[in-house]
Amino acid sequence: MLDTMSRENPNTELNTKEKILNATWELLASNQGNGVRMSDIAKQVGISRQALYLHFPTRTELLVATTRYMGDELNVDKRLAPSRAATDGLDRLEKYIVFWGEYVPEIYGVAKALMVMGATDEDAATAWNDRMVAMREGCKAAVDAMKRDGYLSESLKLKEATDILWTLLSVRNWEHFVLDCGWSKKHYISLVTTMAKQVLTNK
Amino acid sequence: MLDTMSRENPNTELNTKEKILNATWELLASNQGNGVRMSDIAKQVGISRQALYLHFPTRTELLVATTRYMGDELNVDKRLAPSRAATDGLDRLEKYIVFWGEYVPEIYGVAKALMVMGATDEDAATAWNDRMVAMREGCKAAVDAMKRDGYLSESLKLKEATDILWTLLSVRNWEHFVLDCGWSKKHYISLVTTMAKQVLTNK
DNA sequence: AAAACCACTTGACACCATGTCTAGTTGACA
DNA sequence: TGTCAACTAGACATGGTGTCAAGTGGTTTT
Repeated sequence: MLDTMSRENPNTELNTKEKILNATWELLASNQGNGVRMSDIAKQVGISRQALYLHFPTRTELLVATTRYMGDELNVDKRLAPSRAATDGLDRLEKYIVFWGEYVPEIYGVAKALMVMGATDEDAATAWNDRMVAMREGCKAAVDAMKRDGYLSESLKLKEATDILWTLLSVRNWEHFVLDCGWSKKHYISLVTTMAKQVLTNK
Repeated sequence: MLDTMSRENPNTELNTKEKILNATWELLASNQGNGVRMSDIAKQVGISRQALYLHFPTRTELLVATTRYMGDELNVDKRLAPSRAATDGLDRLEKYIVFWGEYVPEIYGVAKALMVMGATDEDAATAWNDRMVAMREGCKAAVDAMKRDGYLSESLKLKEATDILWTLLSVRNWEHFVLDCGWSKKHYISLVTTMAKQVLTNK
């Protein structure tokens, strides 16, 4: 559909690059980010392993590109609009958590692969870090809005409050609640919202 | 000193096995669990890499053995005694969090290595899981005590409350607060205690 | 004193995934 | 026809784990 990036070879019915990104996404999603090798992706696309390296020089760069691709495809900005448009601080928080609860399951496989990669690969760690810093901005914006509207607990500094929300919403926590504890998406959103309010607001 | 396990060769001034466990612990602690290879450990002990495999058949088993060893050396049971002895539910919770806040920094390197290993190695994942299930017991005990004494929020089921405390105290969260957010040990204990109380109790 | 045993060494090697290199094929376009 | 881009095929390097075979040196057993 819309094609913001990489229009280097418009003739092939669907860009090989996009085929690769889709295959990577699908495989990582269905395997929860574990045990997907370059050769698996190549097989899925129907090209040779070497052709992969023609498009993406390293596994890390492929994962990073897939992350960006997901961001475009999933219309993150559009989905963040309700939270951003909220006039009330508490409303903004709630809508941000709803967004996040809907979003994480869709990106989890790729995110997980990038996290795992980050344990050994410096570039992957940096890329993952960037995403987390970006997501922290959303937390900070919600916290700022709450402060502005007088919701924020007086015993919390802005940084502390942001740290707390950022951690509460971390992908690791999502993993823990949803995968380890077996919470449903609904349950996750509902309980995390409650917790965030309890921890960040007065009484 | 006290030698509960493995008295197979009491003649050598200090058991090679123990030397290995100590070296593993030290190296992982000083590297935060990253980039420590079998050959690094062998070098640290002053034996050949192969000799390591004479004592521990796989890296995973070495990590698991080191985890057990730390448990013995750090006197976990003794350190848990205050929490277990607490007669009041809220007191029990607080003391458990203090224990945890003191304990995690000491085991973090090895724990992290086991977590990372768990991403690719099934046995490591299982071993790590076992530890986390054990630690969940502590959370459950605190939650039960709170329920008994009427502290627990009525809107939370026992499982939910345990899930929440378990997640709040996860090593990943400790990592996030202390390493990523830069909280001190004191700060961690204090804020996590506050959060736990806010989330688990009525009002 | 010889034999057996033990903890260890040395060095070679298999495995597996990533990433590199070279040479060749195929189809489109000029 | 020639060139270029996208791709294939297969060999190879690297790095870390784990295996295997043949020792060595010191202690214990007989």
